[in-house]
Amino acid sequence: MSVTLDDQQLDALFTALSDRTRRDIVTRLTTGQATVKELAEPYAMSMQAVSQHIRVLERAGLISQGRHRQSRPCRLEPAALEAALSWIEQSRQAWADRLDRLETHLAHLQEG
Amino acid sequence: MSVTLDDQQLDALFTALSDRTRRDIVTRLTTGQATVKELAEPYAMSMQAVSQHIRVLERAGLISQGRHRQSRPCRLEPAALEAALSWIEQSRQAWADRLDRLETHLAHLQEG
DNA sequence: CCCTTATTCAAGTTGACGCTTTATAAAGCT
DNA sequence: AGCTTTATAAAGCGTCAACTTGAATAAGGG
Repeated sequence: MSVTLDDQQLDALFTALSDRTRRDIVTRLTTGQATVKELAEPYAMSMQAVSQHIRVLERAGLISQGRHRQSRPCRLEPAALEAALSWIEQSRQAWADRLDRLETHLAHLQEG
Repeated sequence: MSVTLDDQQLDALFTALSDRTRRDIVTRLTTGQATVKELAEPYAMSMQAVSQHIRVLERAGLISQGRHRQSRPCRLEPAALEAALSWIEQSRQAWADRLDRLETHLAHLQEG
């Protein structure tokens, strides 16, 4: 079940999520496919710039692009989101486990 | 319950997680406090470099530093991890919701 | 075949990032 | 007081990231 990625993939993943425009695009794509042109419309920047953001998201595995007539519709690939989730969850779990052990340890001290 | 951050905070958070050394440091800190010197030991880079990484993690709210004698022990602040989790969860949820709606829609078409 | 539409490629600028080295600060040791 | 340990500050360097503009590609429409 656990989606394990290597360091480079995690680099790409968190780098992709570290930009507001790219997070916006991910959010937009949770509601379905969209072309580059459609994705670019809300922004002041050029379509080329958005195309570059799309490339970053693609490298991270967060989205993929198809072909339909002249357009290249983008769609979300939620597996990468799961992977990011998985990494963070692991850290959170390790932290929680440590607190549990600490508590147990302290309880033992109290008893003894 | 949901930890909501603004765009700048999310930028800082995901930027902090986008570097292998910093993710290592986070992982290390799930097992308890550590000084800058201790954190720097496993790496080939200078302690100054690690100190800079720590600053990035601190800006993102992922860790905080105390004072004890000459050292400044770092500890994890898991709330920021929760916030990152929260953002990703939201996207995943939106995606899942959309798929549910699609399925429902298709089922209706089949029936009708 | 031109013309438009959708998109990418390529090159250049600006600014941020990851690191180094040198210097400085603050606390403890002798 | 001087020396050591732990850490940050500041300046500099090379690389990468986020844009821009201009040119190229690919598919369709008149």
